[in-house]
Amino acid sequence: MSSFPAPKRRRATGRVTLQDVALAAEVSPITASRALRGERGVAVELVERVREAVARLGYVPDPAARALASSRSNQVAVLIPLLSNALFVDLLDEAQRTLLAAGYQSLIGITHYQPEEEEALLRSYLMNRPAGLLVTGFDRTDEARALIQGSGIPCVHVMENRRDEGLYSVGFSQQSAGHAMTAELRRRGYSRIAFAAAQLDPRTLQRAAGYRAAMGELHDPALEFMDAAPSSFALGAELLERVMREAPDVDAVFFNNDDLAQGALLQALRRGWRVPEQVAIVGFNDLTGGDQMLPPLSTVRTPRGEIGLRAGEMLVSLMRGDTVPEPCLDLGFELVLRDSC
Amino acid sequence: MSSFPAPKRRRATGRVTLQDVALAAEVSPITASRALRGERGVAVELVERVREAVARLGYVPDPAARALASSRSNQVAVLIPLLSNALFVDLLDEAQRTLLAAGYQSLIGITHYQPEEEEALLRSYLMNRPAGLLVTGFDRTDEARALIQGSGIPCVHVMENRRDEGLYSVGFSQQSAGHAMTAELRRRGYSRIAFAAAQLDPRTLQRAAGYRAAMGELHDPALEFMDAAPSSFALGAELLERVMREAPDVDAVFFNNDDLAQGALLQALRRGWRVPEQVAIVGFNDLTGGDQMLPPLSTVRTPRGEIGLRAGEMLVSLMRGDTVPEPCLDLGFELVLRDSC
DNA sequence: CTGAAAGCGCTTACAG
DNA sequence: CTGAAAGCGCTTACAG
Repeated sequence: MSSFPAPKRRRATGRVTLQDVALAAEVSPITASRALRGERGVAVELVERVREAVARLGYVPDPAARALASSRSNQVAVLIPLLSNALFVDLLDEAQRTLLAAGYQSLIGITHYQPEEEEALLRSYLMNRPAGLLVTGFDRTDEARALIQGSGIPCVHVMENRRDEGLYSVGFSQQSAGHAMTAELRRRGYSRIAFAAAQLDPRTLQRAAGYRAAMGELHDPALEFMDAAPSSFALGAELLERVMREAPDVDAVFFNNDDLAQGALLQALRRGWRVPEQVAIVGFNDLTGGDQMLPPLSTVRTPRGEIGLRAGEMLVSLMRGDTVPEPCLDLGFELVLRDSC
Repeated sequence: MSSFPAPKRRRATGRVTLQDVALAAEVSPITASRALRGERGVAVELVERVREAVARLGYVPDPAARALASSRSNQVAVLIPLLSNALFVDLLDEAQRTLLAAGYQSLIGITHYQPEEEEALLRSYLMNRPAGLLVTGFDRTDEARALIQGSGIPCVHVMENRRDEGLYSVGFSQQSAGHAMTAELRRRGYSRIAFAAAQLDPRTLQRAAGYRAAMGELHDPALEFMDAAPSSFALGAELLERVMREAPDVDAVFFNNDDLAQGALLQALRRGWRVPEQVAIVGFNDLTGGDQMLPPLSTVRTPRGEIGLRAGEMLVSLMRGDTVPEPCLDLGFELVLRDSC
């Protein structure tokens, strides 16, 4: 009956291959391939026969063979600084969920905020010819930039926005967020407002710039407390201690991340410093637990989950070759004013 | 103008291939392949020539071709429940670092504590013919177990131990840990000790079993407060509230995770309940921040970082075909007694 | 210790 | 709309 020749020889691996499926469905392997990938232009009846054969034989496509033949894998490299900041966990969770639903696997790389590590990861992951790239921010080595550019692989930047030709990003203005919270403090009558930050990554510095702009004529460089160590409760406590010692007339402290602010709140409790009467304390990101503090922490809610989701969607569009209506997506932020200011 | 000899045939892709390297090094492709993979039995001089050619041409091996030809990739599937529990972040960080150093990439899958999700991820990742598997605990669907078994791929289980034939694990006894902390509380004179837990995953239940055993004749089922919701500061506060309302004579509460305990500590502060005089509070895992609480939290330190590291090493041995001296590695735990009990 | 041949399982590019 | 041919870039298995 069949017009297709029997397979030359049984595969050594015993694996069910596309050829087996084609044989069973009585179509050519290439038709089976097309039907499988949902390429349109295949007769519905044939698609149906292929589907049935796949199910009957328990066929599972081989990503390696696919990647080799098409020179493109179903994997997406996702590069983020850290997992110990809940911010990136939320981002990653949503991004991975979205990509998975579209049939892509994520290759997660943790850069530890080191441009060299990011470049090394990029080099390693690019070997896999990923279908797409998701990277954090715009600050990286020239080599890394060239690697991305030269790969021709769709790339979406998260957390920040940049309106440059050919660049895709989903984020919000870190500077505006820093500005907005500072302005709110000023509106509430605080004038000696310190800025306390850890990590000192690019986005932290952008928030600092927003703080400075909002402080305007009130800006006092002595009120900036920057520490390159990673943020934590303990560092927040220490930073508040430093602020109170070195600038006792401070009436508010804007912490660059919620864990810092939460740690500071605990330190204030320990020291008997009344918040916000004696010193107001605000944070950034609205991480879990802030509402449980004494007093509940005022902070800036950042849309990291949605950033992950929308960035995932944007990347999927790009990988499919669709055009993206808005390549520079600003998702905004929101002031969450509880009782600590 | 180029002074480089033209290859026999130009690849359509323009990619530098192993064949180009072989040509440049004046060896056969298979010798180049062997030299590259460090297979011994290749003349040192040839290895040197290949090395040089690789460097000069900027050759990068293609993982897809490698995977297809050898039916094994350089990727390891790592399946963990959550990233929002710092526990797993620490574990993952170390595991990934160790695997990367040995040349393996991680395919991270988040199961959200759902056996069905784990099974689906396993199915998806197994398509890639990973070189190894790292999974959390031993509780999974029969199908997932069969999938692992049938794949013939080396698999290391983390967080728990099981001394079964052919099973590899790196962890500690959750039950002993639950027992030890409870026993310590009893030693300190507490007798109405509540056990408050969230998530209710297998390891939580093992800790509960340890608690029960240590309570012995003092065990009162009414003192177990179990909530299947994920753990958080807020839930910890709520659980303490429930304990104090439903069992006002309780003198200590053993929380199943530190975020729960930290949240409870904040709630006690809010309510004016003195810790540990009125009620002692202890946690589990020694997550960051516990030492910053008021009072500093007593807890059980679990070696999750080292678990990740050692599990990674064990898996690398297995993937290389080496035998593993101790297939069931118990890394223990440590009581950290601060001031909350 | 080294190599020629064959093949891994799929898709691209070209026909019809 | 469907297919025959060729090839993706590497390694396995077999010789010598």
